[in-house]
Amino acid sequence: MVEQIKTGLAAALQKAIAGAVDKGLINPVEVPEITIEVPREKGHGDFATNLAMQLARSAKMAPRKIAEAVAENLDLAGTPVERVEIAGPGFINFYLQPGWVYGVIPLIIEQDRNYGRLEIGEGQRVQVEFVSANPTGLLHMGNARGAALGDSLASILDFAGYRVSREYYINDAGNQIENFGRSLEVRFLQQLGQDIPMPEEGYHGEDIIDTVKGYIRKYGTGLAEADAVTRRKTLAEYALQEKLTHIRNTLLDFGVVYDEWFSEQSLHDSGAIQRTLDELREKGYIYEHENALWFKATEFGDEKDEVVVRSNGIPTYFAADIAYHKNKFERGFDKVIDIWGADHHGHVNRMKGSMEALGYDRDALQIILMQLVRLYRGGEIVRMSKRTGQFVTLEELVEEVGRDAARYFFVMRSPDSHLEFDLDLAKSQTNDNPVFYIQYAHARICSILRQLQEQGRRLPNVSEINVNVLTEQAELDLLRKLADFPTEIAAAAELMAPHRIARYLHDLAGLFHSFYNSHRVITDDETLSQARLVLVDCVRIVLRNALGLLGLTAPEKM
RNA sequence: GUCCCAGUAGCUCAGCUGGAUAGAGCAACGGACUUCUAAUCCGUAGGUCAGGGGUUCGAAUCCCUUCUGGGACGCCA
Repeated sequence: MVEQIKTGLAAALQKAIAGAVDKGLINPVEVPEITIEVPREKGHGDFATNLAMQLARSAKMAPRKIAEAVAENLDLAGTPVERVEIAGPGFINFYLQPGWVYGVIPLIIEQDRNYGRLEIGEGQRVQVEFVSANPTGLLHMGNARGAALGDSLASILDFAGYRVSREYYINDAGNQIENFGRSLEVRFLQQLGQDIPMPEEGYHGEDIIDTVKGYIRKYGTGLAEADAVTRRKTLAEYALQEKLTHIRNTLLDFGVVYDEWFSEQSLHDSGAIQRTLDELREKGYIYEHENALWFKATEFGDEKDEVVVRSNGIPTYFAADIAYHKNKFERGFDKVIDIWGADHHGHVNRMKGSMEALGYDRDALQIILMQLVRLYRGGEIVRMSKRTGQFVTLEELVEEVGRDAARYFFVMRSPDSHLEFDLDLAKSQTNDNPVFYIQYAHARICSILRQLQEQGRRLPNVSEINVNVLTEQAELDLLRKLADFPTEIAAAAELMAPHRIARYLHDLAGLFHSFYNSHRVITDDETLSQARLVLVDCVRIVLRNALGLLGLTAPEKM
């Protein structure tokens, strides 16, 4: 609805400019894209445009003069505009008929779960790859933030009209798997009483001791007789399966479901890596130096070139990653989004450069970098997990604060900011806790609707109510916020910024609580009650839709 | 040394593809429950947008520079 009004105003302005130019009121100019914004100050109208200031330079006229000429030629028939004012340096402010926001009520009731759904994605295919943690261990806070962020972003993009696929890249090849195998072998032999030290670079986590014990329970100790290569390979494959299953379940408990689990090893097995390297070589972006093969990343704006095949003949992680991302585009995705920890930022330019080298649009690959997460408890920073001695795991976090709180806290901040995660706050059931604050708003509305049922009454149909009785400021503010929801979805999708939805939810909940405290919904005034019942039902719908996008529940009782 | 991110109220953070008087939550202080859930609300106070320079009608936002914090710079991933 808001977007429609904006489009209408922009079109009217466009015509007005042309009209003013024809009449000689304005010097002919190139008209820039007309942006209609919502003024921060209510006193500046419902919508405004800075058009006149933008035109001032090319028209060589004072902005206010331009604004006046444009305003005089505005034909606003068919728009809800009541009056137009020129203010400040040359803003054109639009004041709408009071009650224009009532139109959002039937819209929300009718569209219900689809209110806020957009088509700006135009059905383009987008892939969001996130978490992709090494399957050699447990999920830590960085992975957790990535999970919440990636899943929410995927949901938002889907809601905005993209066809979205969630993917997990399994790093099941290369050095780390060799290393993993060696570590498992050591633990295995230790179980048999052999006194072998764990290699310096090995996996020291205690979880793999359990893994090895589990293996022995199932398959016995026959591997002790096997050759080292077989032993390591067998243990690594066994452990990988176990770890992956575990990761999958942990993420499932966190509300994350993937469309695809993509194996790095499959790129080696299928020859995709070799083919990709051949293609780069044919295009002249590969050269040999000190027995290794290098990719000319510097030709694509990076600081230095990068090794793709080591002097021992084994391709690097980067080589696999190029083949992987090429594979993504070959699968037909129009846009590919990766979510990485900020410690990988050095990898961004060469990754995008490699796609450019292969003939893809480097900007079709978008990489979101997340800064670190720091856990706090009792004002003290928490570094270690009590159980594993490693970093606190996602499972432990969910166990402690619950899934909803965890997910909200991870997406409430911009990925760019270091996240201070206050465990005490996330657990607290008070107004300090934004998750409860928001969910409580939803529960309160459900409570009102329950109350209604207990009285043997029902929620009125939209066609039965008179929306014009909703004249309180708190009501109009709520309606305006509800009308803004689709715009907010568009912004969150375009800017890839789920934290905007978190913020929107908090704002909407705040407006509702404020309304709730000053006005009763169910009163003796039947007409007013009916209108307010439908209003709060609209709030319920939007809260529930937005909560859903962040993977949070919308409780009916608290 | 080079590069990336951040620096906004006491604290945690929005706002950053330039717009009008810089916002929110928490903490502080003062109020509101015989009510559809007080897990709530209302009010007060709180600012050199790290410092300096520039670009222009207009800068928290863009450019340059200095400082502070975090991170990356491997034939690891």
